[in-house]
Amino acid sequence: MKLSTKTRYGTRILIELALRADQGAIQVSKISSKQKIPAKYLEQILLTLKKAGIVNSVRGPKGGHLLVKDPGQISLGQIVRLFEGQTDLVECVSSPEKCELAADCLVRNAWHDATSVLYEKLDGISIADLIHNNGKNNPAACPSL
Amino acid sequence: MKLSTKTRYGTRILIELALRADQGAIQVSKISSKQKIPAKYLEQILLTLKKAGIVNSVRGPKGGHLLVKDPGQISLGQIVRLFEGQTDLVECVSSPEKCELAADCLVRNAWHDATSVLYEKLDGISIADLIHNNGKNNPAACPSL
DNA sequence: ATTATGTATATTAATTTAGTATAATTAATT
DNA sequence: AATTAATTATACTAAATTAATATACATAAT
Repeated sequence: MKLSTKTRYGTRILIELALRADQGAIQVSKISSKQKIPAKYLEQILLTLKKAGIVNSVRGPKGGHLLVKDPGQISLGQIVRLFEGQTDLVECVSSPEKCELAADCLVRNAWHDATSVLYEKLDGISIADLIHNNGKNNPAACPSL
Repeated sequence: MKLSTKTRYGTRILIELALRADQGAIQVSKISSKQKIPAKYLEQILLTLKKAGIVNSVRGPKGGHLLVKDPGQISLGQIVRLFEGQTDLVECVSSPEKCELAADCLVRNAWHDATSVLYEKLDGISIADLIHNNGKNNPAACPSL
């Protein structure tokens, strides 16, 4: 039950782009060396981010990548949904036909609830939060404070 | 980011044993046919449950398996921790030495928080809850109601 | 033109997960 | 005591997934 490297790398790529938002297009080689992600693998991840409309790119020399969305509008939930093939903790939550026991399964609903709680949390954390809190807990998660 | 079959099967095995708690030792073949889990694979899972002190077994003819713990004292959190090799959403949460960037990683803490929220939810759901609510949402999750 | 960049897809390698097989142990029954 | 129905333990194999690399192409600045 762990996140794929694509999800983790993808998040770090977005953080890197957000931190350099004032530096114009950032090249693959820059992100690669700074975040220790194999260049060619990084390109695949950037492609996914581009198709999702989160980053944009400029070709040719002096080209590179930049954020399209505001870092405050990019949540961890979005990123995880984008890169994790299966979004739910168990397949039967979204595709009950995959398990012949789904109809009278006593635990299916609980897995669904746990999945919901997880994504509610992830949806509440943005790239901007990560940067501004410098890795500390997200205050937005404690609205009563 | 999905749960392994061991976790899912393990949970269903415990539900099956809880439902038959009054029937003495339940044999592998019974659980296997009822829950559609390959017998030999099921044995491995039962072994893990036994070593964790959750089930007990009786050998020889008329042997089988039974719950040691009360279904109300077995949580989904325990089961997931038992079967998922890696308990955290990302390795670096519990083993920062596995990632050279961990020290100044801006997202590590967020993954940790999300992991916590997930397990808090899972820890609050017991096998007894699953059985008594017949697969419906766990009321204990809504203490204000 | 040349060159530094991104795009797209195919391929390979590594890892993990899922399942099967084999041999041993135990205890009830006859 | 022998037989049999059960669990135990570990080794092995196969399938699937994930991670990474490779190759060929497209674009635009100089």
